[in-house]
Amino acid sequence: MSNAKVLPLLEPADGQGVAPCCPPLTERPMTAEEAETAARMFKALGDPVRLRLFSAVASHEGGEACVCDISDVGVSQPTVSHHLKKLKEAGLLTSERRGTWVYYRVEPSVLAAMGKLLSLPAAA
Amino acid sequence: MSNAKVLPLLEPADGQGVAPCCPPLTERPMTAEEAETAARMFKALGDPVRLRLFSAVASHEGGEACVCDISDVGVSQPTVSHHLKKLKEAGLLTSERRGTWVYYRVEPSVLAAMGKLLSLPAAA
DNA sequence: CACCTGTATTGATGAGCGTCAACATAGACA
DNA sequence: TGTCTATGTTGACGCTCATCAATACAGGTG
Repeated sequence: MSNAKVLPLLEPADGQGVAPCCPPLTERPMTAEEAETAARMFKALGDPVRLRLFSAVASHEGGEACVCDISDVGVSQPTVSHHLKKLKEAGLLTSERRGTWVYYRVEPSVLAAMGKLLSLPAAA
Repeated sequence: MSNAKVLPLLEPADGQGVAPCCPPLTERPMTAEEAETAARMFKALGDPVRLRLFSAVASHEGGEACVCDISDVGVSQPTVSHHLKKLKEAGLLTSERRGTWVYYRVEPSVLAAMGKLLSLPAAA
């Protein structure tokens, strides 16, 4: 799989950063394109199993975890693999193989962008 | 419809407030129950049309909007109604009929709870 | 090389979802 | 009462998704 189209919520910025795709939900009505982009990410977290996998990776020490560390979520191994792939395609996780094991880690800037999306207009 | 089971992400607190259902995603792995609860809300925002409707209400002046103000999202009227119902069931919106029109408003504490869910551990 | 463990892919199945046309309901007004 | 507008509900259709068993692939060890 190529590296393109993997971070829908973020757009690559110049050099070393990423910029959020969308303004806060409360700032103005989202356009169709913005909604399409942001919804992809909410959708990825809209499954209990995926949410648990994501939380397990995000809360694991070092911000990364081996599949074997987090696959105890009550579904079969292929299903775990399927969900991790979805999270990866949504731009929420990245993966890297190190020897026998595959490690997943969260994209911290994505978390920040999601937080901004839900931020309130100063004093609500 | 009764008033129960309408705010999955929040639990009614004593008297006048609500308390978030879950700790930040990054604090510790979510339990199955927590994930079930939080995923319901992410799922509700995981559709582009619903996200636009929600954003339209959230960004509308006074934090509320008549259906007629926000139903220009490219789908039929029954579909708009269907999505607003889903957002209501997810606890993200409340509705009130005033004469001919029905007004939807955001549950501000829910937005805050979602923001907390995605908050980073201080300095990430 | 063969064998074992960890992870990904394939293919199939059943459930759920988004959408619409048609119809129903609620309130305002004459 | 009847009629008009705004919104909700019903029923159906096609599509997507979550899940699993079976299989394939990758890397380590012997």
